[in-house]
Amino acid sequence: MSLTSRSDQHALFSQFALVADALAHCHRLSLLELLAQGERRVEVLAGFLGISIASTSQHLQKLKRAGLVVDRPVGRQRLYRLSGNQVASLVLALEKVAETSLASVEKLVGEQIRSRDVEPPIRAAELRALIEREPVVLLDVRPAEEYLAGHLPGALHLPWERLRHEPPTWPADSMIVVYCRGPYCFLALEALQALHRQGYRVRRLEDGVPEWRRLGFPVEEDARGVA
Amino acid sequence: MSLTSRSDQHALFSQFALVADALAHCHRLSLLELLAQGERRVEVLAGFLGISIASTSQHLQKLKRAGLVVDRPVGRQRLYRLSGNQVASLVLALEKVAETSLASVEKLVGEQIRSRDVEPPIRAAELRALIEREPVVLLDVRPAEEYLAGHLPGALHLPWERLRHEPPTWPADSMIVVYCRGPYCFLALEALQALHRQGYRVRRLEDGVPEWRRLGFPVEEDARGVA
DNA sequence: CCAATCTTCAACTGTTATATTTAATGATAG
DNA sequence: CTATCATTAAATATAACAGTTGAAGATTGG
Repeated sequence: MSLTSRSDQHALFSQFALVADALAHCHRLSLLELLAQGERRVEVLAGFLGISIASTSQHLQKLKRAGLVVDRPVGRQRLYRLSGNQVASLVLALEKVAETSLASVEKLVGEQIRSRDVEPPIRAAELRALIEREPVVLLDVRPAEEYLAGHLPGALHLPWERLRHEPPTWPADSMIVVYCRGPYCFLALEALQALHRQGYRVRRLEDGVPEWRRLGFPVEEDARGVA
Repeated sequence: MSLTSRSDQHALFSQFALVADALAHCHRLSLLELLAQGERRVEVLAGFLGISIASTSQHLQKLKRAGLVVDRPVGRQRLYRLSGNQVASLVLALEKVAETSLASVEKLVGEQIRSRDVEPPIRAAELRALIEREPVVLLDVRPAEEYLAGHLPGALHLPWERLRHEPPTWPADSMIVVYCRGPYCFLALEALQALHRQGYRVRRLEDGVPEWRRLGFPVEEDARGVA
């Protein structure tokens, strides 16, 4: 009986290891970050990652075998999405542990992210309070599909690709909060720096829509505010 | 600039993947479960896993490189421990996701664990409430070192190895709650079944001491109650 | 039904990794 | 200096990985 216990535990933990193994590749982590924003097709995901469609499909299937994503056929294409909200939380937990206990990550994050924030990023809860106190321009710089799949209430949509070429003209004293996919997405950082150079008062929201949702805050899914 | 962003993201996510990779082996998950109970020496850990000391040492170093464990020399031996409480939480989150989204895990857990619970296991918060209402015999069936490193307040220590050979003699109507390392540790299940066969009213606490601690509940670190 | 589109599969390359054991080496305490 | 405990090295065996290209499946629109 104690013998079966040991092998049972072995079998169980091997399954857990399978899930961890699915997380153990930078492209698959990128895929999960993208899918946390909403459903996407294989071809589009391949485009974001800059690798072949076949390779992307194989990564997706590894994630699927680990139960982290599910797919459904729509027309002649196939849409992938996270199998649940806990998946996005798991990835965030992984990244948080890496950041606090791996010096190399701490260094990378410091160099690439913290040094580019003109002031410390704002967290979801703080933002909710800030909105009550003063008018804030909320800026979503993700691609259109992700904005449409859900964005912060009242957020304007100005994807980084457009913002980059057509600088906005708001009243100079506007308070702007810009956000993208999450704490490790670089889109908001680019926008932040561009707007800062133009003299705007601008801060970055550290969290993305998935985390905002997880906290139980309201999300808008229509297209109001598209620039 | 957008080019550096992509390679920066790549570098960052590769580091995250390194942490996931450290989690991706059943022996290393077992090690983390053991270390979540407290500091341990390499030789002892090897004994629990049933593998060689050298192999155990190598697994520990992979965990160390990923920042999940730290070590300190004590005399001529070396004690390993988790690098922080978030590590145990991360492992639990991983296991939870696996359980809810992998059918094979769901099946294993159902067969090996849920079917052996005579009634649904109790959670930490419920147990706290239960203790207020009626007298409960709290039973810690982990090895002595783990009990000494921290146990539930007032818990008796009766390791499974002893319980197995010397059945206890309590008043027959005692309410007993037995616990071990966590939701996927088999020690408490063995004890549960043994006590149930002897006619006791007995339930299993699903959480272990690490989770109990995480919830901010008090933990006893002295040796009161050793049988 | 045919042709176009999107995805998966199969085959292949090249590279790299893994876990494990035994034995040697290091380090520390007594 | 010796006994103890841990790390490292060497070696083996096994296998896995990611990525590409090109063919095969599946589904829709005409």
